[in-house]
Amino acid sequence: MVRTPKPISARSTIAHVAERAGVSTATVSRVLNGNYPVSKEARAKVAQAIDEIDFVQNAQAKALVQAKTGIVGVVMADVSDPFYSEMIGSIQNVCGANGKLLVICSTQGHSDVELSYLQVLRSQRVDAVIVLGGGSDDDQVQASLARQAAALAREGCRLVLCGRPAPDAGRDTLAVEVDNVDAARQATRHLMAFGHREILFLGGPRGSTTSRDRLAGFRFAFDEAGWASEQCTVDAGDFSRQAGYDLAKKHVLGGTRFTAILAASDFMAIGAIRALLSMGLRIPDDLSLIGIDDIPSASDMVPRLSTVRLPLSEMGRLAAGLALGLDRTAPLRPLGVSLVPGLTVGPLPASGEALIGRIAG
Amino acid sequence: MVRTPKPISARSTIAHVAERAGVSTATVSRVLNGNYPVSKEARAKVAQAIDEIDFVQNAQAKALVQAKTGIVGVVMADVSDPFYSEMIGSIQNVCGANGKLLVICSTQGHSDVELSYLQVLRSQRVDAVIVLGGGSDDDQVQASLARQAAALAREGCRLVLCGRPAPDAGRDTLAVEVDNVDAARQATRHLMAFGHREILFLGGPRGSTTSRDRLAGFRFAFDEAGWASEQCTVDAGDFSRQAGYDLAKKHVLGGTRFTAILAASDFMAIGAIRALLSMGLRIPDDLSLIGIDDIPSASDMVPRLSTVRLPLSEMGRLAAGLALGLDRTAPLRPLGVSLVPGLTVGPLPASGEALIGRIAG
DNA sequence: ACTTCAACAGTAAGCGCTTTCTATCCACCA
DNA sequence: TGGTGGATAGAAAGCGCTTACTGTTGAAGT
Repeated sequence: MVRTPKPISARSTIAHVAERAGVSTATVSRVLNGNYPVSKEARAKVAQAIDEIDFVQNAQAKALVQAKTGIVGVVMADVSDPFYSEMIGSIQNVCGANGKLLVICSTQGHSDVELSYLQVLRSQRVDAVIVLGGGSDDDQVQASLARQAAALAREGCRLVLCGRPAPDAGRDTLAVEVDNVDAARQATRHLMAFGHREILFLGGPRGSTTSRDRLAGFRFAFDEAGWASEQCTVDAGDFSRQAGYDLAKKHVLGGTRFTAILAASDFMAIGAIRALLSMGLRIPDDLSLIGIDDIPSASDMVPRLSTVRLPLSEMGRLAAGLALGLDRTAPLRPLGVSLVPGLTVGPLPASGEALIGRIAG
Repeated sequence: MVRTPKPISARSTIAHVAERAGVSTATVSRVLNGNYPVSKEARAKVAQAIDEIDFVQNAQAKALVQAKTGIVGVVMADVSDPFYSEMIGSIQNVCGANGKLLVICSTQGHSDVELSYLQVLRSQRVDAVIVLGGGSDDDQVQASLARQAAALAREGCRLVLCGRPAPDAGRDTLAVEVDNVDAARQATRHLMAFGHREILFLGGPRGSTTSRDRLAGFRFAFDEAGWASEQCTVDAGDFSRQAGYDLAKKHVLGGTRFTAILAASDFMAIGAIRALLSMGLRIPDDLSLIGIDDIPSASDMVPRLSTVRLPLSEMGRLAAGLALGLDRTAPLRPLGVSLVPGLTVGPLPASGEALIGRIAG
């Protein structure tokens, strides 16, 4: 068999630069990195050679010997969801300003995919990994996660959790937490302040820490008020518009008793609004509604969506700061949230029958 | 000086695996890649060793010898803008399904940053680069871009433009174009169909191809109608909510004559709506308004925002397909757009004085 | 019994870059 | 003038992995 002659690489290397500049590769490397004295003349010759052959360093080779890549990995459910993209936006800002590259991994909420992406990022030798959003509640998944976290730590890669509680065991992991319990609690209290007591809770996917905490906050508010939350209907979706739409429709048509809805995400609230309006219901005259997150769309809504604001950008910024080692210590306590009143919550309708009446009409 | 003893690497290598399994590194590599026959026993021993020491391949080293990384770079203005995140979402889906990693780079619309990211991605030896959204109109920038494109092509990296016209010269570049001219034209015609002739055009940033094309479409619609577009006021912002808000306020208060607004992006339209409502104007009774893009928020608006739909997800999907080499040829012509009527466009107000009257009131 | 060949396994040569070690070369000091 | 040391350069050893090449075997073919 005729051996194919080794093709001349289309990419130039420091060896090419060195030859052209009449110096050694070591010198080229030194010019490139500026971490060792090089004479003015050599520097100039190298610079010219680089320019002439349009040389660009091979980041892989460099990473191989330096054992760091300048890449940060971000794992989340869905890039196109504003809940995440807000955080990613601020992470990108921090990373960009520090010359780090961002690789993003969407899991669509599957924790097995999350785990496998962690492994991929490990293989990429990223300098840090940021995991965004709630995680699985499942013990087995948590254990696998802890194992990956330990491996990451052992290999010198920082792991930062953002919007998810830090695992109890092991300080391998930094976390930027947000008070999901209080978010739902505040939302519930806001509804209660308007007299609502029969509240339909549209929760997030079962088995997620975020869903769990928000439901807990809802129940907590009832406990505080000395009322039983059991009289309220609780259902679960997946944080999406569609889920909000479907669930709202289902419960209105199904005759569930409620005067207000607490949606576990603004997206669900927005979906619910559309469903309610399509059935001829008025907000907040017939039904009150509040969401959680305060994504940008919430303030675009007319009337403005009542919701509870999570500091998404700040969470991203803090997480990135920890990931890059700019900040050393994670916030001691979960980040606070704040009620954003809006105009979708109002007093109880004059007559309890108003709701049914309108739908029938 | 005492020499620090070489630290035992925290990371295991195939050499460790090989030793533990009692085989050569070549065999380990073969088991890992499955591209060469290996006996069942060897395979089993290697698998066990990998498991025992929790070995994960070094992607950098692999990339160095194989000269490909399995990474796709995406360059765009802003990840958190739904116009982009919609596309990124579908790109991520395609890439994820094909085992590619995505590196994202936000330029904030600065073409010099765009250029420098292209260089960074070149150094990362990404397999492909996708550039999202409009580009600079400037000849010099275009030339630099063409140079980078040529370099990328020479180095075996595919460049795909998405939402931006392909450069005339050189077939180094694949492009998924979208008909921005027609988008603005359709929007304008829709307004005209309701009797509007004095239209305020709120454009995107000057010097961007998208802005240019959308303005061209606006003027084209007037030409088609045999009317002079010169009587209309044209202003420029940056596609953001804030710009829409500010410009709308400015022109209403400034007494600009118009009965409808064509916003060059849905975000600007949404910002304008807020401004108009805050001034007590009713939409579409007092003023009609239409956007372009049909981002998800557009359909959340109540009343639903009239707009022109760009197939964002499809654009992303096509671009990713081209980038990964799944598809060979780019679409011959720009992707079509379609009017989404909505409820923010209505007939001319009964009296031309209505507008002024209400503001004064 | 003697090739012939497929199936495996190991050796070792890099991939492109950084970095230690080892020179050189001078300017400068005693 | 011999000695010192700072400023520069270059040679070469890897970083961890893939992949020709070069063997070994043992079964099948003649």
